[in-house]
Amino acid sequence: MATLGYSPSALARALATRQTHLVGVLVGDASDPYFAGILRGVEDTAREFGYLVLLCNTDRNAEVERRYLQLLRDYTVDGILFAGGCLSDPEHVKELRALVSRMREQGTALVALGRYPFPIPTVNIDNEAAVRAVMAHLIELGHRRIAFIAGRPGVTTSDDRLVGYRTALEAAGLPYDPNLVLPGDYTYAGGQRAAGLMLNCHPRPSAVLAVNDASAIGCLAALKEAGIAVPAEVSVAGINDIPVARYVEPPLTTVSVPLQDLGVTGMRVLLRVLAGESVPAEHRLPHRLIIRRSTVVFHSQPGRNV
Amino acid sequence: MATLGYSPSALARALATRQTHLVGVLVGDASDPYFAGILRGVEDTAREFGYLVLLCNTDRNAEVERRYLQLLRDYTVDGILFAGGCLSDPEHVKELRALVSRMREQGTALVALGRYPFPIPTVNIDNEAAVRAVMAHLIELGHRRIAFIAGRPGVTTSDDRLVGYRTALEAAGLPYDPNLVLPGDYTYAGGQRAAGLMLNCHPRPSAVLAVNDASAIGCLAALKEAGIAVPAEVSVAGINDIPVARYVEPPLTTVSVPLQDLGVTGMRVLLRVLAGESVPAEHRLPHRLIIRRSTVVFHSQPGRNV
DNA sequence: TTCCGCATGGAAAGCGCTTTCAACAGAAAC
DNA sequence: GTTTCTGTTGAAAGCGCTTTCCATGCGGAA
Repeated sequence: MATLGYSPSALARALATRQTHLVGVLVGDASDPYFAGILRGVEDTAREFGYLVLLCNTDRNAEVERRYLQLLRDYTVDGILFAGGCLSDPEHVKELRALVSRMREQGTALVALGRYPFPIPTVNIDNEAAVRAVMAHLIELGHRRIAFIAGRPGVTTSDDRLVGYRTALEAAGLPYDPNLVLPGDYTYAGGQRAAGLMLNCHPRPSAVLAVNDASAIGCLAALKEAGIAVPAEVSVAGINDIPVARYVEPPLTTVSVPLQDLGVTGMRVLLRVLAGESVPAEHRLPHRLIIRRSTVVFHSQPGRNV
Repeated sequence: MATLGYSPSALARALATRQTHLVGVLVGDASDPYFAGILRGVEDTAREFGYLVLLCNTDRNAEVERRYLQLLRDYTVDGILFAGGCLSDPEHVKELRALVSRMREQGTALVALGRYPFPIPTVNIDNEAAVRAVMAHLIELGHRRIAFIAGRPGVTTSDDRLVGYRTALEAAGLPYDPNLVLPGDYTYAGGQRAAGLMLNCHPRPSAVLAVNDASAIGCLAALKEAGIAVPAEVSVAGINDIPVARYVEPPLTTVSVPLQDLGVTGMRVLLRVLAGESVPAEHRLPHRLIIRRSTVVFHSQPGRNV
């Protein structure tokens, strides 16, 4: 019968056993190297344990997220991994809470990568500390006016990192200037635009930290385009250490975030709650400051900065 | 009952209707910007039409590919999209053929992105022509010794592009020197290693074309690391135009491949065969040469080359 | 009033598996 | 030879939906 090419229907089995061996992964955008890295980790361990992953790009859109959640519920997936920074919009959170609690009652395993407004197991890095680490580095180099390229407000990862930025400033006794936090959207192009905004700041910041590497890289390119030397005139740093970060010019100072490991651990935790084990409410993975050549000591440049 | 939070079982429905509304996507590596772009296109249109996508990373490993295929068959997915360059290993192709033909008989829709050794509908760009376009550009700039960073032999995309390289050489009356085709693996790190190999070539090539942008970017960084100016001393070009290509220094000359559109079209074709329509055996999408600053006219540099 | 047609509703069968339960056979103990 | 226990096998029920089919009812035409 094996020679005849029989293949058992996973569907029928799932219906009978109430186990689908499917897990849904909600990401902001799978083509973002950040999520792509996480996704690899998730998929690798899912495969290792015989699970199939359903890819759900939410584009950080509340409506899309809810629809996907409902769909995943219809398919009675065994578990769901929230890999995006969650949207903190109260209305959305409320609706989500209803859906999520229903799914949990139904036995679906839920795990979040990053802070989440529901009491579900979480695996995360310490975003605030990560930002403080780069900020400390920048400040130690003598920078006093440091811009911050933000992500979208209302996304937890972005918010946490912004808090880290403010805390670091405060800890160093530096003033917080709202004009120095530039809007971004996690993309290369967003970083590029933010750089344009930064050039309008007077006095011009001597350093800029971006909420993620993509923004930093876009910023890097825009600064050079504008004839500003990096790092000689402006230091640039990012966060995440996506693969390409070390290959741009100058190689990007950043904070290494174990993307793949985040995915692996997230999936492992999911598997454990599926097995009925009790898991700690929060897993914290280490980050590490990576100093490359995009940041150097501050030299005041008469006639340039004012 | 809607207020009660009833959700129909997609599984039971699938079992009864023999339609799962699931599609499997086989990619080499979802964290590679090339596949990530394609995947976005696939996922977007899948969602638009009410399909869920099962992500399968094969790592271009025949064994993994077969296992995934079998798994997708067990789940009786409605269709499968082969998004990786296929492995041309004869043994593997043979086994694949058996599996694939069984699935087709079973009614599964099959579509390939890129050349495929089975007669299934295909959507693709003209890889050979794409390579010839960059090569023509390089040759027009006066380059005569052009290295090629390859992908893995036995992967159709890589093979096709290598053929394009040879054809272009031939068309220009330039000799083909096997020493100038450097092994790579599509990654930044692979490009970096290839650059090291290139430095051992005598006379040193004045230009290098990489099978994909990631390789080109890794090569770029390694050359600069070695103190070689790009493009002044060596011109570098890639293929695919991944998002970061324009943000590296110097911005990368490359061939724009409509990654997202490849995914969208692939999924659309899949949907059409699912609907029972007859589709053309091959869809060809346009590519476009993008000249940026990583390639310039050849200047012989006495004492450097030779 | 009778008959036909069409619409509506409810019951039953079936999708392909797991699981439970009963029946049965064989082996061991008395 | 009978009883009990273990183990194996086969049948049946159930997972939650779709689909088919038949019965019922109604309106319009004869």
